[in-house]
Amino acid sequence: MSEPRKLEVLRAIVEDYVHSREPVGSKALVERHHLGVSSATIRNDMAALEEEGLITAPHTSSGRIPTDKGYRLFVNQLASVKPLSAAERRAISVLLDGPTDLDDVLERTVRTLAQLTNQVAVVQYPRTTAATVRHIEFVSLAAHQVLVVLILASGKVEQNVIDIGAAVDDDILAGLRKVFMASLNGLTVAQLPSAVSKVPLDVPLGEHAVAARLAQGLALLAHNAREDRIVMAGTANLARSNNDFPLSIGPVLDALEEQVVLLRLLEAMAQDSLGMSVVIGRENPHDSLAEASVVATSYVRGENAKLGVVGPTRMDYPNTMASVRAVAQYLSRILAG
Amino acid sequence: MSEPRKLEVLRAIVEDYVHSREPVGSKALVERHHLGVSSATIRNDMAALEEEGLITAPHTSSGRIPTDKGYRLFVNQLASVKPLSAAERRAISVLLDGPTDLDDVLERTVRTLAQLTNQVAVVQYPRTTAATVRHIEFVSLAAHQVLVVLILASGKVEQNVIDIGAAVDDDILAGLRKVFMASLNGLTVAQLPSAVSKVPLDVPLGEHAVAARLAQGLALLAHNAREDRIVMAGTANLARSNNDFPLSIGPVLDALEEQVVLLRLLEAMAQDSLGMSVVIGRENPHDSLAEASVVATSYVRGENAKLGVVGPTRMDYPNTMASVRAVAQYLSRILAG
DNA sequence: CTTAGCACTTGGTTGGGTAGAGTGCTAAAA
DNA sequence: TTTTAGCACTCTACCCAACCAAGTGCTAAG
Repeated sequence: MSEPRKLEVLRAIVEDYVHSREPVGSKALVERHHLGVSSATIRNDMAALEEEGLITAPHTSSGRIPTDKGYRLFVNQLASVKPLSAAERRAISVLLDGPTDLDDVLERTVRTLAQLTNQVAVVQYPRTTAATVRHIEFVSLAAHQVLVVLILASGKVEQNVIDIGAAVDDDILAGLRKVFMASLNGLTVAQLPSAVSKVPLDVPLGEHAVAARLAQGLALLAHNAREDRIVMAGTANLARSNNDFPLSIGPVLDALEEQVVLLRLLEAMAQDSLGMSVVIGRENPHDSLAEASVVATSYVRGENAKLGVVGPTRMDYPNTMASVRAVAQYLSRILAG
Repeated sequence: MSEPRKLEVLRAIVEDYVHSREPVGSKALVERHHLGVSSATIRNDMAALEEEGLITAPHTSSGRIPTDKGYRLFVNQLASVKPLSAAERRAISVLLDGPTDLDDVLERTVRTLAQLTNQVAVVQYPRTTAATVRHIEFVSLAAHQVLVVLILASGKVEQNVIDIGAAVDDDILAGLRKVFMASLNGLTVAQLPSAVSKVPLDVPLGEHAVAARLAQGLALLAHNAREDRIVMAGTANLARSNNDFPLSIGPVLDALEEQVVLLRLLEAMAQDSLGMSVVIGRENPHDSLAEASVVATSYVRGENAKLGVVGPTRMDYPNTMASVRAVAQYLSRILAG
């Protein structure tokens, strides 16, 4: 029994099953793929593959389907990265048009990725822990209400309306702004909370209370800025791809709404040599994603932000990986400006 | 044949069907509801109701289910608004805690509403067309890149990174900011685009090009600010509620992702005397929502922002309406500050 | 190591028969 | 005129048996 052919059989099984969604048998295999041997030989190979836990039979004497382990071996060793079609490249490149506002770009990115892969796409916002303070603004709105704005060097803007105890003059706010800026300009978001708490000591006694409230507001903004966020699109694809199979789409939607789960997962995903991460089925720590796979990669050189798709374990890994990688590359290019 | 009893029968059918999800027959009806008549009489009433198009039979000789028209009559005349349970009130009131940042509040609101109703919840952002310009900021980031920030009196902040042709000194930007503010302060977002285009004429010739780019950026922000947005939660509920019935959840998810559809719909919904809007099944202009109902109301006194839920036509209207109304009231109270 | 052949397993499909729920109608009762 | 009891009729859902097609594992021969 030849080892290379056995792997070839595994590849054929994965490809056929992904394509047909039905267990694939030895006979169909020799017909569709020109392996130079008979179905009996394939059967022997399949028995061996099953022995190794790479494929399994839903019921005695039915075709085989890949196991998580089988998919794993497939993506690790057997999948060749397919180049994208012209149409796909074109679809991605419409991303390049339009404004470069971060929200906007990520929104369009996630939609494109969802459309391209016919799966649920997720894009994590670039992390801002290391971003430095570029600008602070206090704007009085209604009585007692002040809008606190924090602008980072990365271009990210965080804001919040806070209630200061008393009416405050615009000039005083402007003065306080200068004091805050003098202390905080250039600090990272991570450093901000501790630094900001010392500022109120530097202001005149009469403005002390207001300054304390403002400091509190800024600390909150810093906290928000560090919080990771994701955008998502294509949940309808999930329903579509599973409407023939009565697969459990509910749990997956649940997990997707619990963004924390996804964020942790993306965080924990180890990248292979090409920078791609793939988590298959029960490799995933979270039960609700036991029948789902995640394909992700990071998208800004050096920084830790990720993007990817979530789909059924039975997905077209080569194409999906190619799409994810291509979109990540385009996005990196755009954000690099 | 008594008219009041006929309506009572309709109410009973709606209630039972919503509860059991199965066509309801005359016999079951007299057993569960103490109407003082026999099943034969009910059959006559049902025949009349069917004649009027209020109920229909999925197949000859099966129980009846309400039609869209039947639900309509039910919500218009038969549904009494149920008070919320203590647990529900408690769930809502956790909303009152925490920061009052608009994004944050709306996020928590939509989650609460989804959980409360077990349906897909949507919340429209407050509209900002009438909001006035309170503050403008230009912040240089990398070379050639300037972050343009527009702050409205409502507390809303819009920002975008633009690429100006050349490197620009911070002092020049500060000067330009003053010029822009002098012209634009207090204008509404609607007025901004035309006003902003005149500003570059007021600046020194050397700064003309930069000012023009900045003006362009501000105009874009004004456009974005006027754009309506919605947040959504609970799509998993959709899958759950329909997992036994092989109902078409795909189209609904589609429509939900096409936020424009929903926005237009919310826009167009007429409110009844209590301020509630209900659109049932095919009353909805959009085909993909033909099997869905939308229950909505507006949530800030006077302003046109809405919130509501989307669910199957077979939903518990009284409870849903009560939840939507209660959440809207709480939200209004919070935002009123 | 590969192959042909064969016995065996099993899920899916088809067709008939049945039970149950429900209807519409008619004729009598109120 | 309205309500009721009774009855014939019509479906759907369910079960069961038979059968078919696909596929396997095994054995023995090439």
